[in-house]
Amino acid sequence: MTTSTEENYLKAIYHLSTGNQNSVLTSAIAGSLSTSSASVTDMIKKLSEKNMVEYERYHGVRITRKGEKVALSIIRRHRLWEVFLMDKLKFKWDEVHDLAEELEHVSSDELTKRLDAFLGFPKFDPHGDPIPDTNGKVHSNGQVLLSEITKKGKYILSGVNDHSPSFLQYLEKKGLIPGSTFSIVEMDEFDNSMQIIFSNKKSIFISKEVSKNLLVRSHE
Amino acid sequence: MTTSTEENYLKAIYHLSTGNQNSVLTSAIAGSLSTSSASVTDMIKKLSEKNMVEYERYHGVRITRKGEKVALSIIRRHRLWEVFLMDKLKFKWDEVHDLAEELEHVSSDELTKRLDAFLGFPKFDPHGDPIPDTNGKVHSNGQVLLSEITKKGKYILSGVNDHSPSFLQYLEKKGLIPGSTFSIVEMDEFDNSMQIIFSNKKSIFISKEVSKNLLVRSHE
DNA sequence: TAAATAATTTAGACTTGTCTAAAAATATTA
DNA sequence: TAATATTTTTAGACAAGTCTAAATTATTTA
Ligand SMILES: [Mn+2]
Ligand SMILES: [Mn+2]
Ligand SMILES: [Mn+2]
Ligand SMILES: [Mn+2]
Repeated sequence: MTTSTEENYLKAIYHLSTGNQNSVLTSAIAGSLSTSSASVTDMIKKLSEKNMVEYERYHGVRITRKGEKVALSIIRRHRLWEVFLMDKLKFKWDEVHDLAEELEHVSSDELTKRLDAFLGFPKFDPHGDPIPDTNGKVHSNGQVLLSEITKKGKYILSGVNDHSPSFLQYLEKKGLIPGSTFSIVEMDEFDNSMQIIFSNKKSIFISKEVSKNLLVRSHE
Repeated sequence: MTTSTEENYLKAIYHLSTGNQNSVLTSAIAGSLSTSSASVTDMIKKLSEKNMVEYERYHGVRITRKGEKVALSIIRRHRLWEVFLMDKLKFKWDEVHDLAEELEHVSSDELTKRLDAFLGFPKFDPHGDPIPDTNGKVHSNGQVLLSEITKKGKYILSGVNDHSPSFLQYLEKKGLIPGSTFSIVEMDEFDNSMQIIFSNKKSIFISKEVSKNLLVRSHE
């Protein structure tokens, strides 16, 4: 059995693990969960005891396959609830995250299974993030950070890395929601900003701050 | 703010309060929550501090209007989730209670409001219990315990007082689900058992043990 | 490579909710 | 009404999760 606190730690460690091979540092976990490093150390010991992470003191943790499976099942629930809240209850995409943070801890595989079916087996959440399948497999869909793109061309916004309401509201105001297509017109070498243009000819500037939180796929 | 533990205590006290004017005894709360009397005393002090109950030591508690409002809002959520689980996710009526016990603590009035609308503003839950409205008003629908009935006649099963899966499965096997109509054929003075007959001529015996957990309304 | 700085862990304390066993109050019964 | 039985409360302890401040360990920098 895992408590919801343990689940939140595992989720944070999992998210901090993806993309880099290194072990996750205490301070990174503390920052991500807005808690003290001392608390993180305590919890890490507990998770290590349960073989959810491999812990080497003073050198951070690595999530184990066992811990990863727990994390992925929570992430699966989180994203399914986000789809429910948006598709069925008509919440906006910047309102669903906090509620899903609570709902994800309702522990029933049967509930998750039926919710999945009720929603029509969605593959992505409202922010464009892939929903892990029952076996914990994530269908990475070839999306890359907009800030990593080096050549101009047509792209489609497939997801975001910052889920905060303020960022999502900012994007919506600019016309950027998952599924939006645009072309890169100009890329500035100096400050890494770029200018993009939508199919309706409207054009906007995007700073590095923003583009490093946008996931895109090549379009056409 | 109330913790989910506090909410569970308030719900238990509210349920033990309805129907009798007396104060609720520590042992009754302990029994209902499967906890020790010592724990109940501790929590009662805390709830009293928050003006959720009036506490006179050694003489039990009375729930205040403030505490009652909290209890009713949790009961409202519980019953709405039960409707969701049964109507939308196709759970059976004996499977929804435990899940609703968890979901009811997800704290968002906006979520409750939208869930209510999504479900089409239901007035009763799958067990026939009335769903309190936003203001905490319960529409008592003239239902009485079958065990209290004194005259034969046609009745409709409107609800149950025992929500345990085993009891609900027993009822279903006998053909008794909310909405079932039947006539009382025979009432035994000695052991308070009764014989009822359905419209399809099938007839069954009901013991006092069972009838005191069945809520009925007069039919026609 | 030794001192200074930064990160991490330990020590000790606090809160919430729980328990068992003992003490106190209430209720029962003879 | 006085002894007995029952219920309730208190006392003291524990687990989970958190914190601040002090002690360690690791990393930088000179
Ligand atoms: Mn989210
Ligand atoms: Mn999401
Ligand atoms: Mn229920
Ligand atoms: Mn119910």
